[in-house]
Amino acid sequence: MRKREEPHTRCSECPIREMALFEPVDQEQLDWTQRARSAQLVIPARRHLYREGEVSNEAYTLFDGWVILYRSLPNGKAQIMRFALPGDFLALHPDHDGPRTHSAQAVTQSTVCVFPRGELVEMLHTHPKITMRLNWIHTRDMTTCQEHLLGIGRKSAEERIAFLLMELFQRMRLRGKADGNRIAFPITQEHIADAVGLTVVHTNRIMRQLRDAQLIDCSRQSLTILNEKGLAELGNFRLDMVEMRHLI
Amino acid sequence: MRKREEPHTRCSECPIREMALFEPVDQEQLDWTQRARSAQLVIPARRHLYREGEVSNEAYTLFDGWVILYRSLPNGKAQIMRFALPGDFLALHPDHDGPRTHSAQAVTQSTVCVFPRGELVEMLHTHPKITMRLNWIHTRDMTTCQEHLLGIGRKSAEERIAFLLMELFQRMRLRGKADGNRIAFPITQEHIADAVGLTVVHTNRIMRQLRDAQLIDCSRQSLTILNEKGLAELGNFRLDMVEMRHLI
DNA sequence: CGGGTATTTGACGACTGTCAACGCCAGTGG
DNA sequence: CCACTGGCGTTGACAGTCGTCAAATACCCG
Repeated sequence: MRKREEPHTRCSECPIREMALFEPVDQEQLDWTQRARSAQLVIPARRHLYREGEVSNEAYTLFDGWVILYRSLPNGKAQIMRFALPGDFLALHPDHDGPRTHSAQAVTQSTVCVFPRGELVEMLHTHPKITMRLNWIHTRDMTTCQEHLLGIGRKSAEERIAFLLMELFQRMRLRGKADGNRIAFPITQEHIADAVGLTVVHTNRIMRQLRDAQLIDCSRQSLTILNEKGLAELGNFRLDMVEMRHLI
Repeated sequence: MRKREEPHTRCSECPIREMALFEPVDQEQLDWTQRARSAQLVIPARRHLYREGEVSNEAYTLFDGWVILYRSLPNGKAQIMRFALPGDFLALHPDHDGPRTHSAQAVTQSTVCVFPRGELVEMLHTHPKITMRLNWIHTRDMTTCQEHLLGIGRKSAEERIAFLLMELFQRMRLRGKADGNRIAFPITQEHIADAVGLTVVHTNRIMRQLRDAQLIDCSRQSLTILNEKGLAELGNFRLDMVEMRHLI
């Protein structure tokens, strides 16, 4: 899994964009956030942002692109923990200075904003609202991880994939990055397989089933949900809880 | 899964024991912690502490007993997210006032300390060290959950069960609750199956293999690790990382 | 001792993995 | 322009892990 890579580009003086992720927060916090930012990084596709075992004190906000967070076993098998989408935080562990417990690799070219960990700690002491926000994010991430666990442990291949596709679609939609029922879809079937705990071959067969059942259309780097209700039911995806779950 | 239950007993004036969980913290924080505690609860075996979907503002510290945290699917299948052991926190989400995302059920009779959520929030604002501690706990829980995910997604039945048994043994040992290479082991094979994402029948077969291979001896509510190194290797359990991972 | 729960086993089937090959497509270089 | 190449998607045949069904045995507690 995962092949060639190229070096990043660091550009400390990139224009600063809006931090949708810290919403809702007040202006004071937004200002703080922008001051704490030290640099933006542009990462080419396939490049690792960091790897399991490395020691680093940087946390990130993903501005643009898709990044996978994964862990791997000595035998080479890998499990994707999460697909990070624009607006997501990476390595947000203000008090953890041990080695990274997972790897982060860009799927597409990606732009991240770098936060020195020390400033995050500083923030916890001086900005209680951001502290609450961080806790909220941790709580949501934990819930999402547990939902993922439930899926891999107790759902069939079909259900897991249907759920994942719905999840990615809804998350993109909440970010305003859906074009009707279609989203850009830069990941490969191997990524999907690594996320749901199946092999590429079997993943391919299930994808075909979903296509044959007129639930999705997945080709040319884009995913179209042809039957949202059907796909949601198949994957046990609670459409009524989208807002609260993936609220940015 | 999960059968008969009995009501809890609330005893607000139980003697207060030491809060090992908040270590290392200074005395001021320990005092605060003890003041914030509102009551202790004794929960009979099989009783639920709370259920998925319920709304509540209580968080807990488990003093004694084993509690399972799980989620279930409409079809009745359940996935255990975590075995809570003495000293663990439950429902530690200071900023989350929505419905619970998982259920908590006592395996053995258990004693918990109850914290009103409002006091937790208060604490975040006034005790930065405890805030850091909470973040540390979240980080550790997240890492553990991801490790669990990796196991269920990418390990064989044998590896998953070996890993789980090692994990439970080491966690008990760190709590000083191991008698040499033996621990009290109140869970059933159904619990193990629900934790590793297998059926009871298949779990039983794997347990037999482990026994036949002289790796463990599991009977009469106790688990003995006969070959620690062998079991760890089989489950890809990093013996050298026990301390940092499950540090209380 | 009796009833309910937990553990075990066997037989069988299905879901998922493995191995291997082929097609498709885009980028590359002659 | 076209062959060439590597990455990805797709299929078929087959094996094996794991699930299902069913039943017997063992265990615990009143």
